[in-house]
Amino acid sequence: MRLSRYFLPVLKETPADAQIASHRLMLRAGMIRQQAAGIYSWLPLGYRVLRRIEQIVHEEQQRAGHIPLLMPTLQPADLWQESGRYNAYGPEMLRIRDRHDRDILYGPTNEEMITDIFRSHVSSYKDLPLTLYHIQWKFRDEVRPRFGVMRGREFLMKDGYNFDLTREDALHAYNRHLVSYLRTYERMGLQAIPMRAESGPIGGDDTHEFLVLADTGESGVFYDSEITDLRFGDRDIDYDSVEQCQGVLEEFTSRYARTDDTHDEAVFQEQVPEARRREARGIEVGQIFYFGTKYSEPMGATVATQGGERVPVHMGSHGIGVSRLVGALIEANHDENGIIWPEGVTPFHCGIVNLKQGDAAADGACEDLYKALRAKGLDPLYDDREERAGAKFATMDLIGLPWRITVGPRGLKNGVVELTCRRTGESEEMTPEAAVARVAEIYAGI
RNA sequence: CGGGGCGUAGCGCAGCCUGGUAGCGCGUCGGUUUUGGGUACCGAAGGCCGCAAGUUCGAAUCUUGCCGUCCCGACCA
Repeated sequence: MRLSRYFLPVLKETPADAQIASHRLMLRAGMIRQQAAGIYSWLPLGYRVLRRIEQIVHEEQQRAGHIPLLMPTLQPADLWQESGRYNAYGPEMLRIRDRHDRDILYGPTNEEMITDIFRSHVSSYKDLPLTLYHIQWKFRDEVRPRFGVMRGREFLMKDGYNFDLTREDALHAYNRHLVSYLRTYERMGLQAIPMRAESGPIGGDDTHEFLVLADTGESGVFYDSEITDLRFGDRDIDYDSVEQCQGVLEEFTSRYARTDDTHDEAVFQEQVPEARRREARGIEVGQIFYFGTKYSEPMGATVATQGGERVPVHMGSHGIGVSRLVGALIEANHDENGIIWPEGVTPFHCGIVNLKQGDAAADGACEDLYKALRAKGLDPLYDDREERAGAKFATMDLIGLPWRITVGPRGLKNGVVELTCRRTGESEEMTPEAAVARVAEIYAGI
């Protein structure tokens, strides 16, 4: 993309309403525009990041064998009356009345609807196990939205639902989700720690939240410092293997790690040596639940067993806060100059800064770089504006592309351009061809 | 939902107390200049001063109500 033809409304000054780094930077980098309290438009740059995160979630869900579908944002109230949650949910649920005076609602979650879909099409144990998911906008009418997209009212979320014949099968689904979530977050360049959590209004017997450590997190967390050394890495997991999934779960959840909701100081002190006890704050970016027959029983989601008996299915639900992750990623990856995107989610793979627009050598070298990078399947952002070098650098730093190729007449005289890493600030001079090769190599494994 | 702010140009703000021609900086547009970390100068455009009612000869300014929005707390992914 050529910046002169793109839409990137960056702000020099910080909007007064933004309090935390991610919100401030998303506004300044022209990623979002607030339309109402907790409701945002996603401008092109922000939309690119959102879509990349969404894409990673899709890929990892399907790798784990889960099946995508798409349910509507608006739901009829009667499904919720059936489950008993229409009255239980409270004012957080946005309730609307249509022209025929029918009660509908903007879905805060989809357990009822997915259960309805399941019960009308599945009736045999032979169709199990089944895990369906979608990535869809939700609405929760928070009393006090804040922190930009981290706690908006409208938010994009992946929510998935597993249907299993037995409790054991459902617990495997739970474990499988935990494993796939670890892998999902790691691909985004995030460490998200599974922590034992309260079940909240979704309800359930077993639940873990995934938290990204950040000072601006909404939850207090307590954990064994050894847990931050764990890496999922690129291990090859058979998602159908009960043992393998169970093993990963044990590895990642055996050490003490809890949010303040479930924190038990006595247990913490007993299980964790003092030197390894950590107290910090975290941003919740996902949660997994096992809730058994909580919805299948009242809503009649049953299947016939081998013996012909009809039994309610065992279910769980699992969420990843896709839009919230954009904010969480920035909270975990920024400095005083702006955002620093991990390679896995960056809106553009690298930036090209032309220090002297209009200089034949510089313009030509930039065009060549631009084409060469694209030929490698990369997506560069070429700053071809008639701006001073300082302004271009400041913009690049702000929007946080992990790599920058700087091209100027001075370097070109020696046949070199400069490749700079946004995170470390280190830069190296090399030929344009070498820079293209290096950037391509960096992204080859991502 | 309790407590406290704030709504004036795209953004950041002053003016309000003490009523009388709506301002500044950034950005934008035109020009000159400059060109390796937000360059300098000249010029220009851009406002129902959140909305409504009231007081007044006269309201951005005072009063009342409403709306929006932000912060702290409670709540929440």
